[in-house]
Order: sequence, then structure tokens, then C-alpha cells
Amino acid sequence: VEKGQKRITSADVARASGVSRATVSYVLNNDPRQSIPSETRERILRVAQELGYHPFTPARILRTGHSQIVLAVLQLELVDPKIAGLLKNLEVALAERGYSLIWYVGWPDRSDGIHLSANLTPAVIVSLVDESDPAISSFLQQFNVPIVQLENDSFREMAGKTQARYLIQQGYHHLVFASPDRRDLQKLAMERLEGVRQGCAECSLDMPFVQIVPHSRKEAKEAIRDLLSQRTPPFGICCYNDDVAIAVIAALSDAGIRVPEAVAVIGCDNIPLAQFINPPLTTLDFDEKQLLDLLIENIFAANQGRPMQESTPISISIIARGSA
Amino acid sequence: VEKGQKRITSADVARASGVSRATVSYVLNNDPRQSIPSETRERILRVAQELGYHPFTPARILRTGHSQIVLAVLQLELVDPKIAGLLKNLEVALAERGYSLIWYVGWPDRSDGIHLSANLTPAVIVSLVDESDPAISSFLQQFNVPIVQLENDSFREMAGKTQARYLIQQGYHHLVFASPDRRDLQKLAMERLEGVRQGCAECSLDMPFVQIVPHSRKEAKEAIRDLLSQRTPPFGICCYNDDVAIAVIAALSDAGIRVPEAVAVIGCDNIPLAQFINPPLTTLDFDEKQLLDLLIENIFAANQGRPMQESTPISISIIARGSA
DNA sequence: CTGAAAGCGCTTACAG
DNA sequence: CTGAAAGCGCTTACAG
Repeated sequence: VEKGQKRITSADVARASGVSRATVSYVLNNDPRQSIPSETRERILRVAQELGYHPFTPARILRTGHSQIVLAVLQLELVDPKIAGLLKNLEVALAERGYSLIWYVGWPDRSDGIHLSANLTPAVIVSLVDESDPAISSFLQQFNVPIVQLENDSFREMAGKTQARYLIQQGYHHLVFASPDRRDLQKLAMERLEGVRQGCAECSLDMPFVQIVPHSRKEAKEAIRDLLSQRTPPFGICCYNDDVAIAVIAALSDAGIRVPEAVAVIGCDNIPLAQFINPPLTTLDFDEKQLLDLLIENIFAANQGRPMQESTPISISIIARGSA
Repeated sequence: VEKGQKRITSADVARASGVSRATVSYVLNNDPRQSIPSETRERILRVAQELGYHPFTPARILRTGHSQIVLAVLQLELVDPKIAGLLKNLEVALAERGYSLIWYVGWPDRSDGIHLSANLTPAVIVSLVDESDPAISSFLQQFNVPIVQLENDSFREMAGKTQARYLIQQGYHHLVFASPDRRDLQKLAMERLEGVRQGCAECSLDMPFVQIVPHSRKEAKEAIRDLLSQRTPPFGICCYNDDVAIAVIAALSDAGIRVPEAVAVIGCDNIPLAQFINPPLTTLDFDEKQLLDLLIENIFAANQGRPMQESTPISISIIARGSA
């Protein structure tokens, strides 16, 4: 595409095939209310092809008044294979209905530069970010379109509670919560922790000890050393996610602690690499189908101005491997 | 945003602040060629704020003739933290110039459903996918905009060659290439393999044996058993990427083979988890800054119809940890 | 300094 | 079955 080259419009196609722009539009959009003779139809299609005509999206959107774009807003750090797979399936489901899913991945805390909303008008936003952060919240508001959340607080609490229940059921009566050190993950981490707390409370156990585990092997090792100076095995560690769990297992191994005999470790998300750890990671998995159906329902509800569904409970399953 | 609610336009803002639409546009876009009295300017800004006015992007794009959107097209499987970080920095760099980066992550081999190009007109596409696949290629062509590649063949070959050279230098004179089993990764894998071959050829060594390593622990174990029945240690394994390398190390450990004494393993990408493996993974890292600068240069060249830069060589460094 | 007007490319009621 | 025309909301030469 050369710069300065003129755009090919439906008027060009109309002229070249000897019909009006209306007819071109009817044919190209397969308008069911018009019956175009197949001879004309084919000619138009052929000419459009020859000319390399592509309708100019903004004009169409301006005319119809709405784009068919769903924008997923997420943070780099949360794009685990699980979420990515869910979004991929969402994309397929949306495509069947004529919608397209695109991702915005970034840190909206940057105040200079241009705003994405100046370049893009989605129909709906799917938010996977922490909306309690004012910067993020105002970033989302700018688009002035409905916002649907992927996961909510109660879902994350349930995950923490499930970890705790499992560990308790396995006979660990002292629990630790291993939290990542990223500041931007703290809110999500606190929600998981709250679930772990509830799990402990159910069984009248002491509240979990919270240990931050940095994402470098050396610092993770020190963190675990700290932890061991405060708590004596046996105990169980509920990890924020599988990444944290893998760091914890590595650090435990460095410290010569046996997993799961002395310390049990449970992750969350069931990332593909979880099976390759020694011992293989015990972790949580979600029913993606349920989550997806709820999400799609809410997207279309939001887009049509209907109220969103209350989040139905999503089933969480435990993938028991070697670490707990 | 209720359905059926009328959109607030610049005409509304103009009316409410007693000026023309032109003046509203000048103020909102900070047009340097106009000098609007600051009293008027502030009034317009305030009214726009009060009314909750957001310019409608498609109208602006239709008028100006070009969007400021760069679309990154990628596959789920290639979104390693490295690439994601690069794209994040790209986004920041583009934002400084008024452009926005969004991602399309999906499998364009689906023929039903709507085409993304009907919903979105980017200015430039950054391709991280295998364009030799006809389905992917025609997907990209549909947009009818310039396409910039992130990495090219010669870059991937260089990675393979660097792995081979390092292992050879460490004293391993028999090399194996561990390839993922995903069909869609085969072309990229072949390019890395070609680099390994070149590395072997340089030193007049036998060509590398190619072993496919599936991404499940059980099958990976069998693959390694097969490998060991064909080749006797010591030898070195150049892995397609860190994910494969981690699977290989797990399988080697299952088979009781010592790493790196009997078998050395080198990965590619230096993902964050690489340090948490036992032994910690030796792998390749790239100079992201160089890659980024080249990419940005090519994006703007493409967008302005200038020819793209030949890909300058990107420096690759070896992160020597315990596995090789 | 401000406003009236044109026009970007499309879709779609409407008239024939 | 087909075409002339309106209009989506914006920016920007142009005239005052």
C-alpha cells in the first residue's frame, strides 16, 4: 500500500460494474431484504475482488452507529495460559455473532501520550484489571461503554477458601498464604487471602501467616528462610498462583525441606508447566466453560442495555499431584 | 450507558457553550494554528466535561482518513513474557507518538464468523505469526495495510546457531534439537533447527538428531526414553524454547540422567521461571532495546510508505546457569 | 478570532 | 429490482 494512493471505495466498485452504490452495498452485505439477480451479484463481487475493494470500517461504524468490537483490557502479569485460553474461546464465540475480540495490554497509569479511547471505540469492554485502582478505573471510564468483569471478588475468595479446605482436609492445621511481591497484584492477592482466612475460620484454626515471596530465586530463598524462622513444619502453604507456588517449591528445595511431608504447597490456575515441577504441583483448576458462558451472556446483556447476571458460582476443581 | 440514549456530539457541546462546532474541535484538539481566548477555551472544556462528551472515533478516522492504531497479530503460544514485555514497551513508544497498540490473539484459520477487518482498520500490522501459512497470510492481507514482522528467519537461525556454539564450546560434540509437538510451531522450530545445523557444520560435527518433546510429563518422559535409546550420553540438547527445555529437564530427571554432566540442556527466551528449575536453566536472552528500536523504525517507515530497514543483527546473550 | 460549509465512505429508508 | 439522496460525527480549508 503506497502512501498517497487513493482509497478504493464502494463508488469505484459501483462505477466499474455499472450499478449504484446502494446495490454494491446490498450485495456485499448480503442484505436479505433485497433480491439482486445472481448475474448482477456475481459481477459486483468479481469487480470488487479485481479492484481489491475493502470497505472502510470507520465509515461503516459511523453510519451504523456501533462497532462490533469487544475490547479485553488486561495486565501483562495476569495473562496466564488459562486466561489466554478463555479469551481465545471467547473470541471464537463472539466471532460467530459478528463481533471481534481484541486485547489492550498495558499499564494505563501513564498520563502522557495519547489515549486509546481517541483511536478506538469498542462496543463493550471486558475488564480483567483491578478496577478499584482509580487510574485504571478512569482509563476504563473514558471509553464511555459498558464494562463487564471477568472474575469478581467472590470468585477469588472461593479459590482461596478451596485451597485452605483442601490443605486442612489433608491434615495440615497451620496454614500460610504466599503472596507475590508485585504491588499491582496486591488487591487480587488480598481477596484470595480473605478466602484462605474464611477456610481457616470454618475449622476454627489460627489465621494464616502471610509471607511475601519475591520472584527471584535468591530472594525467594530468603523469604522461605524467614518463614521457617517464624513457623515450624509441618504446615501448608496456599499460594497466590502457580508461579508463586513454583518459586516456593524451589526455595523449599533449596532449604532442604521435604514437600509435601514437612510443608505442603498448593497453587492456583493449573498452568501447563505445573506438571513439570518436582514434586509435581497440586493446584486449582476452573470450569472454563461455565466462566465463558457467563461472560458471553454478560457481554451481550451489557451491549443491549439489559442488566447483567449475578455471577453464578463457578465450580473449582482440585488437581491433586505431588506437592500437597 | 443505556441503550437508545443519544450520543453526545461536538454539536451539543458547541450549542451548550455558545460557539460553533469548529471552535469546539479546535479547542479539544489543541490546534496550534488557532488562538482561542482562554476564557472561551476553558468554558468549552468545562462544558464538554459536564456533558460527558467523548469524540466518536470512527467519525474522526473517516474524516482524517487514517486511524492511529497498530495491531499486533500473534498466537497464544508465542506470548512468552519476553515478547509480552517487548510489546508493552512498544505500546509506550507508540503512545508517545499518538498511536495505540492493540493485540489480536487468535487462530485466523476459522473460516466462519466475521472478519476482524470488517470491524477494525489499523494503520499498520505488526506480525508475530507465521506468514508462510496461506490462511494466516490471507488473514493479514485482508486488512490491506502495511505489515511489519517482529522477528525474521535469520534472527531465529542465529538463535539456534548460538545455542549450538555454546554447547560445543562447553565440550559437547553430539547435539540434539528438542522440538515442540505443536504443529503450528513447526516452521519456527525448523528455522531454529537450521541454525543448530549451521553451528554443527561450522565445527564439522554430525548433524543434530531431532527429538520431538510433547508437552505432557508422561509423554515427555517417553520421548526422552526414545532419545536415550538412540543416543548415548554425553550430549547436549538445544531446545526450541524454555518451555521445551523445562519439559526436557523434568524428563531427564525422571530417567535418572544427570544434568549437565551427562546431558546438557540449553533453552531460549530466558522466561522468569527458568531460574526456578533444578538445575537452573541455561538459556538465551535478546537485546530487547535493539529489537524494539528496529521495530518502531519499521512501523513508521511502513506507515509513511518508506522502505523498511534491513534487519540489523540483534545481539543474543547467553544466560549461563546450571543446566549447560 | 469565529462560523458556515464541505466532505470523508458507508448504509438504508424511500421513491420509482 | 435499482438508484438518488440523506445523514452518521468529525475536522479543516475558507471566508469573514
